[in-house]
Formats: sequence, structure tokens, C-alpha cells
Amino acid sequence: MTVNYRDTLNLPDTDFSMKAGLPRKEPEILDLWSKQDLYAKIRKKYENKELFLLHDGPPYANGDIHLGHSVNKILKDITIKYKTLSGFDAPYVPGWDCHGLPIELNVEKKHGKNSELVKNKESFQKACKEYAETQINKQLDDFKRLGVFGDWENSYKSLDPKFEADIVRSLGIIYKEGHLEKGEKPVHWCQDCGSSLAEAEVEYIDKTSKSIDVAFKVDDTSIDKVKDLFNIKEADEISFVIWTTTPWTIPSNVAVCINPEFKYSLIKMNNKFYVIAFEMIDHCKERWKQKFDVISTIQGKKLSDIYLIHPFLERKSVLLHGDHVTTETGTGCVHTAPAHGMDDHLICKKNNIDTINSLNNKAFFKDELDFIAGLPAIKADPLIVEKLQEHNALINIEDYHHSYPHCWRHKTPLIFTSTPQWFISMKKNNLIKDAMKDIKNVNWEPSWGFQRIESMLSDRPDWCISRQRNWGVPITLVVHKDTGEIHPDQKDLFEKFAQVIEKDGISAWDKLNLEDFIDDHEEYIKTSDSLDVWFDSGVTHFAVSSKRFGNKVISDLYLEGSDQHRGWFQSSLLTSIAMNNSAPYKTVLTHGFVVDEQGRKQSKSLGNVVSPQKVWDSLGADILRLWVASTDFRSEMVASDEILKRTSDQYRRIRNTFRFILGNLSDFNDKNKVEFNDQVELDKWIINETKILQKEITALYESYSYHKATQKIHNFCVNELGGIYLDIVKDRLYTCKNGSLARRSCQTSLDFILNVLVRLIAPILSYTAEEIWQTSDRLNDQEKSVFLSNFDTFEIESESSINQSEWKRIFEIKDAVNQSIEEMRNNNKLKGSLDSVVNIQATSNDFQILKKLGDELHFLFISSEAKVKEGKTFKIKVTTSKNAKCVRCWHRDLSVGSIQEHPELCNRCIDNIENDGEQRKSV
RNA sequence: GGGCCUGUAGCUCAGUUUUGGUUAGAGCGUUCGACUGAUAAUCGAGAGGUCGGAAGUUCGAGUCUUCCCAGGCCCA
Repeated sequence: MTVNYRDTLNLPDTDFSMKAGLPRKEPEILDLWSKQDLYAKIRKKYENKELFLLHDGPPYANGDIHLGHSVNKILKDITIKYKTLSGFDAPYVPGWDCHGLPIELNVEKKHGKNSELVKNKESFQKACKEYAETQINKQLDDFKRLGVFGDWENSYKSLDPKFEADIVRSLGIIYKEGHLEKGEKPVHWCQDCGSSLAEAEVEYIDKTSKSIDVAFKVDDTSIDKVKDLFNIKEADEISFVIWTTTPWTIPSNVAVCINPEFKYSLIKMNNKFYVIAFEMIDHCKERWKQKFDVISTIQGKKLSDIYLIHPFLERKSVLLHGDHVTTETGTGCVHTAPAHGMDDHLICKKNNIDTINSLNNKAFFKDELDFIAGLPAIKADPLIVEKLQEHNALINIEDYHHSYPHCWRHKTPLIFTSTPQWFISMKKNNLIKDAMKDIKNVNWEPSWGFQRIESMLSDRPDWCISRQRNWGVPITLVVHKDTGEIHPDQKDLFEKFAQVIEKDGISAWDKLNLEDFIDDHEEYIKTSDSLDVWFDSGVTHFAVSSKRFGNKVISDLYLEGSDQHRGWFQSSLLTSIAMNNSAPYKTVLTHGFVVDEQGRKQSKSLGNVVSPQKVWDSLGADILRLWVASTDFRSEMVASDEILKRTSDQYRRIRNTFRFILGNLSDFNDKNKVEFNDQVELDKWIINETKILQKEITALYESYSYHKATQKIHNFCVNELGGIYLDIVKDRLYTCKNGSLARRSCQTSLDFILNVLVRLIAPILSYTAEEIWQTSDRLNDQEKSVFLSNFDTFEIESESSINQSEWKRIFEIKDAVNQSIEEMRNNNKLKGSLDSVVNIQATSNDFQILKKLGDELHFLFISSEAKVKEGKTFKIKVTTSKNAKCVRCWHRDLSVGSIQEHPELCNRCIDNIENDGEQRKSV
């Protein structure tokens, strides 16, 4: 280029860099948000708007946050930001669950199990509290780093004395409503914890146990009856054979169950007589490796009112009927120890048979059984087996592999044993019935959430809320020291104790003197159990939502992982029904778990864990946010290096689209805006497309379909913008006269797109949206942050000479032209599309449409010339332009070389440089 | 073992309900090409799928039924 015509062009100019550098830039934006106190500003702006309450389920205050936490917080944040931009008052109060065993174990580990600090309850509680607080601070920084907006300074923590007091008050209300019950039921017990465990603390791991088949002789009082039933005369004694995998429970046996619907057979083996289920004969032969004869078979239901004798204790054991008896394995006769099994417990309760527990309240064998006295339950197995052998009651012993409950912390096998516990009863005051009814009024998202919680509720046992631990809220009950009866004033005592705890924390319970509260204090004692931590988080609707957003407020949304159908969704539901007779939420939305590319769960041992910290340090939190948003969170969410790389690609495309738009708006302001009716037709088209997009995207946000929203935004950048609009419009932006209508019309559209798009991406790409906002004065002059702006609602403009469906057809033709140009390229007939001349023969309809573009048709194809004529068929002919190339606009035109002053330029460019500039109507 | 859920191109997702219907779509990536005025960017074109598997219903199945396989959550 002899003359520097490049300077006569309007080329893009922006500080918005192509390379994002998110790991460096994001902390700066975080600082900016913090400095301008953005969250408080948002609250102020929306204080009188309609409330949208997303109530945060508290993560446990232990350990670094992992990808699952990130998914959960980001989904919540996207939702909150979308609702905010939609004009709702959508506060977010994050919280933490702070009591419980894992924290105790960490503190024990840190200070030593036998240290003075740990042994003293008060100092131990203090240490637990301090530990939890350090964990919270660490997690808090990480949650903030994700770009999550919330009231971080006023987050809720279940360790706050005020919160602890509200837990006590909640229990008080539940007590008043008649749902509390003292019971002695078998619970999972961990010998290492010295405590019963919640369902959530139990883990099933494969284990090999000793399984034994044990003979229970028929008692003298019943032998004749049994002989009659089986029609046998010669037998002196007959035994029922049971099978169990827990020999240590034999001393607690009080019954043997059979299924009345099954058939039972009398068999003769080694000259002795036994009864087993008919269906289990082959199974037993195989397991026992014995031959035996079947003497006779009768229906199970005939075997009633029969007593057996315990194999080595002087005690009778009764034969019971039960539907829970199956023919899956064993003998069809089930050893029943109500102290150590839920089915056993229930069937004995039904038949009014007392529980006998040979374990003491620490799950060691009581003194009365001298051969095993003082042993922990499972350790007694070999001695029990020996004892059975001595009494000729052991038919068979073998290894048995099964999935067995283990402690989630210790990974050691649990036992099931009865201890005195406090329960929230499901039936006593219709709690479960009311809950089952109310879940029908909740919107479960996805809809199968309903089936899930329904089936879980329908078979759930009473809720054991007692824990024999130290780091937890005390069950502030006062009971009679002899009878165990609850004090008559208990209803009022809850509030009194709550006030003490609110002032001095949970340690105050151990220190307070009953004489300060009741007159008959000498007759009563304080209970020492603490509350199940699930109770703590279960009452956040009371301790947090009700307190901050109005009494008995019902949250719009609970949003947690699908595991919470058994956890928090349920504990919240049950306490809320018990306290307020209503579910605490209107909608429950669940997300799946994070898995690796093979669909397996992420675990340290598999080495497939993606750390969120690494992601935001290397790629940026916005990439993590985009990954969360672009994944269908309703099922498992796959995370891997490749997927994050794809996500970065997607991000770059969106970023570069903004960069291009920002670059071409550097000289644009409100005064330059062109009225819609005066705009070039193509610019009108993209404005309408953008409005349609906005409508679609907000609808997708509304239905939590973030992955579809993300895809649509990206596709818009790629297809409508990159592939069509921006590509075509470049010519006009760069080459038209600076202040010309042709150029300003286009900038008006770009400005519109920018305004709409930056808001649409803000809930997801929060950092980038803010960076864009801060880069552009046009945006920044509206509000100081994108999050102080709102979505607008738009009407589709119809004052266009070419409507949207005609444009659709035009772009189909453009696709066809592209293919023809490509063919020419492949044949080396031309290189760039500006080398081409396009001739179209179109049928009537197409002709009428294309004609509307007039002389500007070639700009549509980015060719140097284009003509259309009417014909019977549709044909495209692409030829190579013979004309010289204009060095400024790169179009090939006949006029190039014909003007003396500018021999390298075309007429159009000269017009744009020296005269009024060209006119554009359509393209 | 049971309940609920998932399985469509290398990757992320549409399409599966109310309505079973021509050659199953998109974007990314990949390959080839163009441009060098969005440049570690952008534009164009191409390749890529026995819709987890099998059987069945039907004139016709990604879509309906049954079974199986792999995986997830929760339980036992």
C-alpha cells in the first residue's frame, strides 16, 4: 500500500484483552466487589421487592471444599444472581453445620485422645469450637473465590450460642407438640465411638463373618405337639435350626421366627431330628455337606404356641410367625434377638415379648455371663461358638461374605444393640402421616424427587436423636432419677435452658444447677445425651429463615445433592412439620454427584479427583462456573481435564465475541444511536434475534436449565454473531465513514447486543461479565456493577421490510453460496470469498426476497459482486472476479485504478474517505 | 439384594412425556482450506453415530414393553 489507507479505517480498539488471565484478574474483581460493598448495595436496591428465598443447606465445617461443594454453591449462586437480575429480592445467607463427631475426632487426633484438654468436657468443647471456626474461615474464603455472592459477614453457624439456643427451643416445640419419646431400640453402635450412630454415619463395606447354624430344641411342654404335627412317634427330641452371621447375639435370643406361609420339613440327620423350611432343604444340604432324609412336611402356620429352649442358657425361646422371614439364605427359621435387630425388635414388640440384652450400656457383655463377661460384642464370637459346640447345638460353621455396616469414621464393624435413647416418634402424633401428605404440595425438581422422598419416608423408623457425645447441643431434659419420667415443668424449662445457653453456650448445661430452676430438684437429674447433628441442620428453617425473614417463612428453594433426600431435605421436613405443620420449602431442586470420565465417583484411592482450587488457580473460577452451568446437573456430573479444556474453548469464544463488540464500540455514545426505523435492515434483524435470545435464555434460567442456556448463548456467539452478523458487518464497521449512518446503525445494534448479552452471562460468568462492565464506560455509567443492573423485557419490532423468516431463507441461501465458493476454492479457481462473483437464479419466492437486498446483496455473501435473476429452478454460479482489488476494502471492483488521485482505491472507498460516505439500506 | 436415576458422535448437550413416522441434530475438538483489519483470534468446508446390549410390539422404534450390561445416589 503506497498510501497508508489503513489509517482511514475504523479498526477495533479495546482494553478488553483476548487472553483472559482469569487466575490473576478474578481476585482483583473480588476486591472491587468487596470495596464497593456490592452485596449490601444489592440488598439495599431490592429491599422492597418480592422476596425469593433460597435457603442454604449448611456444609459440614471440616476439611477443604471439594468439587461437590463448588457445584452446589455455584448452582445456588447462578440461581440467586438470575433472580436478582430479574428484579427479586434474593438474599443468600450461607451457613455451616458445626457440631458432631468428625470434628471431635479431629480435635482428639490433634490434642491426643487422653490429653487433659480432651478429657475435660468444657475445654474439649472449646477446642472443637475453635477448630470448627478455623475450618469455616478456610471454606469461606474458597466459597468467595468461586464468585459466590452472599452475606458472608452474617453467615449462620450452628455453633453460635444463639443458634444453639434455638436448637433447644426447637426441641422444646417438638416436645410440646407431642413427638418426643423415650425408647429402647436397637441402634447402630460403634464400639470405638462409644456411641450410637445416625444412619448417615453408617457405611456398608464388605466383610467376612462367621455364619453358624444352631439347633434350638423343642421344649418338653411342646414336644408332643410338634411330634403330632409332623406325624412322627420315635423322636426323643426335635430341634429348630436357625442361621445367623452374628454369633454374639445368641445370648440375647428370646425367639425363633418362621414364615407362616412357608412349608416346614422335619428332617433326620445323623439320627437326630431337625426342622427347617422345605424350600431351604437343598440349600442346607449343600452348605452343611450332609445327607439327610425328609420325614414329613407341613404348613408353617400350623406351628404355633410352641416353645424352644435356648441352646446354653436356662431360658425358653418362643416360636413366632413373621412375614420378614425369607428364603434367600439360611434355614427359614430366624434367630430373634430384639436387642440386636430391627425386625426382631418389631416382631417382639408386636407379640409383647420383653427384650433381653446381654450387653451393658457400653456394649460390653454383662457380668452375669461369666464366660464372656466384659468382652465387647464381636470379640465374643469364638467363645459363643465354643459354647454351642459344648452343648451340641452347633450344626455348621462357615465363612460368610456380605456387605456389613461399618462406622464411617473408624471403618470398623458396627453392632446393632438396644440402648435407652430419645426419639422423635413418627407415629405417636402422626408426624409421618402429616409429612407424607405435605410433600405432595412441594415442587420436586426433577419430579422423581417426590418418589424418592416418599419411599424413604414410608419405611423410615423413628428418629433417634440421642448421641452419647460431647460436641453437640445437649438434650435439655430433666428426668426423674428413679423412674426416668420427664419433669412436669419440662415444657417451660426448654425456654429457660435456651436462655442460659444463648448466654453462655452449650457448656452451660453441664454447669447449671437444677435447684435454680425447679423446687423438687433433689428428685431429678439432667440427661447427658447430646443431639444428633442432623437435628441441628434440620431446624435451620427455624433458627435462620424464620428469625431473619419472618416467622414460619417457607423458603422458595432448597438446592442440594440428591443424597439429601435422606439427609437435610428429610430432617428439615420432619422438624418443620413437627413445629409448623408445613414443609419448609416450596421447591426442592437436586443435583447429582461429580464423577470421572468413566462415570465413577471421584475418590482419593482412584486418584480421579478434580480439585476446585487447582481449577481456579490454573483456569479461573469462571471456567469452573461455566463447567457447572454447561453440565446437566440433574444426573451425574462428569469432570475431567478434557472437559475443562472444552469448557475453556467455549469460554474463549464467548470472551472474544465480547472483545470484538467492545472494540467496535470505542467511539460510540448515546448521541450516535440510530432509531430502529432508520437502521439498516440487517441491524434490525440482529436486534430482533437478540431479543428472541434474551427471552429464550431467561425462560431457561427460570426452569433451572442452565446447561441449555449456556449452549444457546454460545451458539448465538458462534452462529448468529460470528458466522453471520459480525462477519458481514465488519466491512461496514471498518470501511464506512466514521460518523455515517451505515456505521452508526451497526454500532447501535452492537451496543444493544452488548447490553443484553453481558446481563445474560452475568449469573454464570460473573467475573467476566463484571470485567466487561468495568471495561465499558457505556455500561459502567448505567450502574457501578453489572449486578446492580436488570434484565429488560422487549417487544419484537416489526417495522422491517424484511421479516425474520425471510432472513432465515436468506441465510439458507448464503449457506448454499458458501458451498459453491468452497468448491471453487478447492479447484483453485479463487482463494478468498472476495475474489468471487455470485450469480443466482432463484424461483419466484426467493427472487422476491433477495431482490429486497438490491445492490447490497454481495455484502451478504462477502463477495465482490452478486446478482440475482428469476428463473424456474434455483441455481448458484460462482465465478472469479476479473477486477482489481481495492487495497482499502479488499473488494474487487471495476472502478479500481480509474481514479487518478487514488489509483489503488474503488469508488466506494473514495466516497467514504473524501465525500459524504456510502448509503446502506439492507446489508 | 431393594428403591430412585443415568447411558444419543472423542467431549458437552438437543431430540424420548402430551403426539412412535422420511437420510438422528447443534456446538466444541479433529481434518482440509481461507484470511492476516477479532490474529495463540476469525471465516468456510469435510469426516465422525449399529442412539449401552438383546429380544418383543408395530407397516415403522432413539422414542413403547421385557430382560440384560455399565455407572450414580440412597438403603439393606
